[in-house]
Amino acid sequence: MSKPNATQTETPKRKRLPSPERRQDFINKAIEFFAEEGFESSTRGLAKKLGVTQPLLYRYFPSKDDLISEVYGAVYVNRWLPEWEPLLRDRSRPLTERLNTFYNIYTDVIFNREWMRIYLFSGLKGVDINRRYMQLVRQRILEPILIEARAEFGLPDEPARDCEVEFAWVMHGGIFYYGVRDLIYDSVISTDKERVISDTIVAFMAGLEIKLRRDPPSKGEPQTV
Amino acid sequence: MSKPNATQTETPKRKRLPSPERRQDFINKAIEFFAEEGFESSTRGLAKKLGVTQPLLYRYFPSKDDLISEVYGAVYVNRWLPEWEPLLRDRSRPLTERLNTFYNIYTDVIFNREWMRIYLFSGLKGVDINRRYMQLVRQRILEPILIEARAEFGLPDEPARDCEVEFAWVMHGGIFYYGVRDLIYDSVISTDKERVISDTIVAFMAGLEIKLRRDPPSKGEPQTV
DNA sequence: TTCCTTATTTATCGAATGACAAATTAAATA
DNA sequence: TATTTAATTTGTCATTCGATAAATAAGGAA
Repeated sequence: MSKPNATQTETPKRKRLPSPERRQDFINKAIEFFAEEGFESSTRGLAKKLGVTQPLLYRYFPSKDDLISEVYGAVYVNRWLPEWEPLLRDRSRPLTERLNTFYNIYTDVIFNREWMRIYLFSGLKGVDINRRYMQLVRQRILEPILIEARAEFGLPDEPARDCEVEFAWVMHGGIFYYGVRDLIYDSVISTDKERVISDTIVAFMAGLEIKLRRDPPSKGEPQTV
Repeated sequence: MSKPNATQTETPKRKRLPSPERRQDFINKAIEFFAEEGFESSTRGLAKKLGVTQPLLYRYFPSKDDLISEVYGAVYVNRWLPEWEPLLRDRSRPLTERLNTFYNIYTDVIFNREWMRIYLFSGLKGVDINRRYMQLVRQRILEPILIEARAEFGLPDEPARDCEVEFAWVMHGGIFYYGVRDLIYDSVISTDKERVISDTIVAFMAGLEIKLRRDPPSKGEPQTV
């Protein structure tokens, strides 16, 4: 498809592509490019990677920031899988088993250099899509886990309390940071991801049971911030 | 020529400072500046923050990169406190107590916006001072903790195994990520740092004891990578 | 073929960047 | 005071940046 004519005068200087596919190609390559070089890198560098000239980008995106927004959407929104939450809530399996399954498939998605670097870059920029992503993690992952834990431990059904959410965040963040060390810092020694996840969940469940039984939910009293 | 004299006498147009102090002032402000704006930000922006002109920076630092290197040193190297390791190794106190003390004073140092952002920015740039810092964490914090844990649990003294170091890294990273959420993402709900640390350490110690007793150290057999 | 649409390139603008040389001037020294 | 030293500014250069306008050409339609 790329090299059509084997005649002496080939090397078509311009290969025209219909709009939608080219646009998607631009976005995909932009993810790679900005993930590696950072969002401050030049549109000329991206165009070079794409094999087109820089002004062509402005045919498809009104500005650099608009292109970057598309990158965010493609990374954050499109890679969130809706089956994660029901998996965590499936009470036909022990919670520890569900947690292991979930964190293995979840990290299959986010443990790649592109995703991690885009996440860290955009976090430092302070774009609000990061904040929304973290709310998603809290509402669709961590709070369900805490609800399920209460059921698992035979405790009354109550909404998760703030300090329990923080406790779950530390577990989640520990796993996340394992990916950062592996993919950003190249400083991971044991690349047995399944083992690391399993050990982490053992400790989390043990610590959570201690915590939930030690701090009994206060009956009608509203939780303090 | 620009400033009309408000008072008849003063408003010295140029206040000259001796070299060493001014240099240190430049570095300190550069930490603030680059932490907030990123290392791609302009030396003119930094000069404006300093209240001097941009070429003056080149009187004190040969290039922008040299200035950035000084920033790294001032943040990473100078803020590492040598008393941390002996504190962790002080067997006159229970390990759990030592861990709580350590992580409270350690996070007193690194849980500030400057430190965190410089760390994340430089990590994404891939400068090797990050890798060296993580080796320091491993050798001076995590491996000592694992040695101490073996003693605490009455297990034979052995060097830490890779997957145990990873387990400690997950705990450490979970606490670190709590700081990231607090200071970078503004997404922390319970700002009771002491409580978060305490809960984390309870789970870590419980999980570690299970792990160490379940996977007995292989006698003479060398550990596999 | 000829025409027409539009994908793509060429050329360019104005602003911002890191860096350097030379001119200023504050403050120490004699 | 006069002289010297060096801290600081002014002026500038060569690149690079995001962005726009105009010119070019590929490919479908007539």
